[in-house]
Amino acid sequence: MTTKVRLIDIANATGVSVSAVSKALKDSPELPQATKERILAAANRLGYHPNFTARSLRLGRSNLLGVLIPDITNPYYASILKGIESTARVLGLTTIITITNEDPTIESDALSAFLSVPVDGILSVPIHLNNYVGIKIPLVLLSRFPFLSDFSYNSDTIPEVDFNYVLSDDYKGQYLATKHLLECGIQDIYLILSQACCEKVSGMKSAIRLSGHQKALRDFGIPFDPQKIFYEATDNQSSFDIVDMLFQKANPPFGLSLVNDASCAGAISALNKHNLKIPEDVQIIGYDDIELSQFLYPSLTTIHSAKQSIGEHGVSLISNMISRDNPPKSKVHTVFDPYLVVRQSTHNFQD
Amino acid sequence: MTTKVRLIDIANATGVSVSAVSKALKDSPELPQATKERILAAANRLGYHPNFTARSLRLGRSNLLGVLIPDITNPYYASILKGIESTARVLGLTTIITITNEDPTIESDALSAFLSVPVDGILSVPIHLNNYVGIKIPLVLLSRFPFLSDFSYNSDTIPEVDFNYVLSDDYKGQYLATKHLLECGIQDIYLILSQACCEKVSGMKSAIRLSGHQKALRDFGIPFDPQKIFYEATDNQSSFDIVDMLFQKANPPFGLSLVNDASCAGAISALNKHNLKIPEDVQIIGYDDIELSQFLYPSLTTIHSAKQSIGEHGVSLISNMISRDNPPKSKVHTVFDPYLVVRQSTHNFQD
DNA sequence: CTGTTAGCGCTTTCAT
DNA sequence: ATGAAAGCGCTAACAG
Repeated sequence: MTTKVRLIDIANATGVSVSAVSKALKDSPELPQATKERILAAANRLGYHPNFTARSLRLGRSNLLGVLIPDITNPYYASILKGIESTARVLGLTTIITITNEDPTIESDALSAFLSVPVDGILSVPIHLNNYVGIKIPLVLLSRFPFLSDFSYNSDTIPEVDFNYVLSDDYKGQYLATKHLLECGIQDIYLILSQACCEKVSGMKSAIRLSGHQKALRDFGIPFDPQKIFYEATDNQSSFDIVDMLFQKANPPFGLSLVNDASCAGAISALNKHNLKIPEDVQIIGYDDIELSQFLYPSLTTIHSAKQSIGEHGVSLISNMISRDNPPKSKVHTVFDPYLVVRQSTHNFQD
Repeated sequence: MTTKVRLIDIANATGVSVSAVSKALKDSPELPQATKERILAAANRLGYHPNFTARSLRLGRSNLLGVLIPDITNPYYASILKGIESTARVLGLTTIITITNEDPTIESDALSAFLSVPVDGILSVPIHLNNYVGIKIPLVLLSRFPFLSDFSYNSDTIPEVDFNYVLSDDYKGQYLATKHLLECGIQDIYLILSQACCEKVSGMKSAIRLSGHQKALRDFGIPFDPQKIFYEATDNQSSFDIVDMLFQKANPPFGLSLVNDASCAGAISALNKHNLKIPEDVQIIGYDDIELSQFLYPSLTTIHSAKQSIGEHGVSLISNMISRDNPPKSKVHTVFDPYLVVRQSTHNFQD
């Protein structure tokens, strides 16, 4: 009773063969109902748990999904993970999650471990695209890819390889953000982006955001000033520090566009420290639209970006790739459209 | 090249046997150095990845850790998970994570799946303790258990079974919170707890918090009024709603003690809506001390509770249990002490 | 209908 | 020093 129960134990207890037990457990029509019930009862009585490891080895399919997420404490990624998890569970897939902490070495090691399990597919918010070149099993990248809706991106850090990806259009999103500030009458706009180096996908993402920003400025005939772009860590302390410092060089009214909502509380806190009023003195817009944003004070204007849907869609996609024997020739690219959500942190005083 | 590389493939390519390859890969002293190098080189060249599934089946050990977390979007649990993940990686353990969403059915299914893999151990922030009775593999409960430092808890919903657990002392934490408000001169204190029913461990946790609250009131000779206790969902919208409603029955100054920091922004937002000043009209104290709390406006007084350490310690503990052949007879109980962090949302105006 | 058996990839004992 | 072979628990093809 203390040791593991196997098919053979049930077989012995019932006086049938292992294959009969195997068939009974999957309710095969080959067995008469009575026998099946007798076997099931014994299995239950003995406390049988099927051994997935053995089954995987035999079937060459593990139902395991490798998941790579950079940072779980950021609600944006937490939501993506939530979408992955819930959809995977419904589809009968189990997730093996590694938090990469934006470290390409951890990413590389984890990918290697995934191939060793082996998992049936990999879902990843990538760091270095090069780590993914040559991976032969179903793979879907989430949230990050050098994709621009309206723009051609040239860089030799992007491998000449195509990937499946699910993401939202950051170029468009940042365009909407900057455009909104401009429409509110703000021309002096500071943009705080992620500090990741350009070899990382998150660095490319910053480049994409920057492009959207510049496009909006161009559309409004406002000159671009590189001095007004900052590349920072994306936590509250960092955005507090940068805004605290910015206070010395920027004159109200000005605008602040932040890389994500998760770091906006820090910026707001710094503005409060200097008694700058929002939105009268400083207009601020976030990015992502996390749950917190509407409860900040003032509530935060932001760009709504798909989160949970990215995870859900990614799992569906990879699940299809796993089930179908002949993988589709061309890669699948899914792009969600972001949209503007106006709250109290911005205002058009010209109205 | 497109198909999986196995030991036999390396053996064929090198002209040795599979056992030689196996030994070479683990750098066994049985083989001469030259042979080992030749084999390793071939393995590398062919792009070999060891198959953990086969190894697990053979060794009866998977290096897999089953992890159950109720809600990843709450920074408190995200931090615990981060601690688990980072420590597990260092110890060479892989984590299989299921998000239970506070649903005992998901919890039960996931536990069953863990036993089926089989994982080497289970780490869980539990929902129904009964789901864990009879589990024979190493198990450590995190963050939740009917534990009270200074109090004997009687309930028939707690199984007569002992578990390993790592948590922080909620009784003491809530005692500190309520005591702090009382010391700030506030006697009219509203306590917002989790709405989980008492069969769930989170419900018991509410009972524990309540006990700590009552103890503090007793110590200060303040009568306990059950009308001032609310059991709510622990998101910002819920705490917004409850505080919005509370406005009609409470007269400033009063105090607000919330179940966690993650839901405090909602409460603060509701107070702002009614133009109640913090801390002049309402003093508010959170729980957990998440990163956000110091950046809220006003910055949030709270109870600092172990988070990442709980995860880290839990993994160390279970890792020891897994490695050592003879499991310790008695269960291990680790309790972290919470402490008060005073910020701007509370103030002693009597000073 | 029922049972026997090969074999998934790996480790390890035991011959040679 | 080297390799053959058993077997982890399961599934499926096949024989009876």
